[in-house]
Amino acid sequence: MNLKSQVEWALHCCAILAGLPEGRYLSTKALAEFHGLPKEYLSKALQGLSQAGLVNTTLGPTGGYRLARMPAELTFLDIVEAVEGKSRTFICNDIRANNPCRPAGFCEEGPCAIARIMWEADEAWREKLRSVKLSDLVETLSKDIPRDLWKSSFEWVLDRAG
Amino acid sequence: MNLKSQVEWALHCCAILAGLPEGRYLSTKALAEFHGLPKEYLSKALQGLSQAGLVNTTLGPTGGYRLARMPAELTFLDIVEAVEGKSRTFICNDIRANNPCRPAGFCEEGPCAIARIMWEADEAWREKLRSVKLSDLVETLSKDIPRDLWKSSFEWVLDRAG
DNA sequence: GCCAATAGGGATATTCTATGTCCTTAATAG
DNA sequence: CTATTAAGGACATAGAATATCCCTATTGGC
Repeated sequence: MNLKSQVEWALHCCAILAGLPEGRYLSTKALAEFHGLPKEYLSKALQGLSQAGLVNTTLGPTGGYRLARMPAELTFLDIVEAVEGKSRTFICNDIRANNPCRPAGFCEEGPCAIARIMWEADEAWREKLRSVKLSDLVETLSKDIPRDLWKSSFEWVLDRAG
Repeated sequence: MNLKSQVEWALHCCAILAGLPEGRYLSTKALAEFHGLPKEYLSKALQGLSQAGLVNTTLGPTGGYRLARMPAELTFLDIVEAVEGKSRTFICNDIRANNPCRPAGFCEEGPCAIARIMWEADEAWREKLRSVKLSDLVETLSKDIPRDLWKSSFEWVLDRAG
């Protein structure tokens, strides 16, 4: 059970977009080059962000992506769900219905107890991701990344932002 | 990103095994029939439980599986990890290393900030599963399941337990 | 108006995992 | 001795993840 690598890509891309000056856009090409990713496939992840309304896009040269909200208004969960989907990790196939002792036509009400517990764990996972904002990530990165690298990366991005 | 259906199977099987009288065993065949599952494939899940030390097995007619510990000493996490594995859902491919601004040979220390956050969410998921015991499940099921069905299921299992 | 670059998205190929089946081996109860 | 079991290896199938390619409409700069 692994998350798509696109989730990782989307998070890194959002971190970059968070540093973009207001009103400017960064293209898939630039994001792919910066992260060493296949441009066409990364594009699918970015389309996911776009369809979820997390980013705005514009066409043409100088076109690309920018965040649709402030980094403090974007959670990890928003980004993860935009790419990975909102479905739960535990799928209940209701195998209790196969119990040979079950009276014919009998139907238990409500979801299986096992599913309820597994779904609570899924919700704990989501709740954790919901509690972390993109702005928190940027703050952490600004401490983690050496000042020189941070600065040169910012300039690299600005050079390519339309 | 879905858990294997084997996880669901293993949890249901453990719930049944929890009701088995001390010293008796229940076969794959009986567990598969009770849940309407393919016997050979369910066997793989049960082998996972066995390898993790959660159940004991014995061979021959009257052979099968029984819990290796009391239901209060078995957590959902134990069972889930025995079947699904212990790996995290988020795989960090360290794409920050592709940053074109990076000095040659430069190597950031420690895991990426994004990975750390995603791993915290994974840990929240595990922590929730760790907090639920098999005995909790049995207690819930005993309330959920109509008394008649509970009783007849128990007898069905006892008939087949070696 | 024209050209180049862009996002969007459909079609297709490839690889990997999950799912499921089949068969052999060793152990065990009756 | 026989029937039944768990363990596990080999193999087949289905579906998802991971790409790649191509076409379309839009847009900015000339």
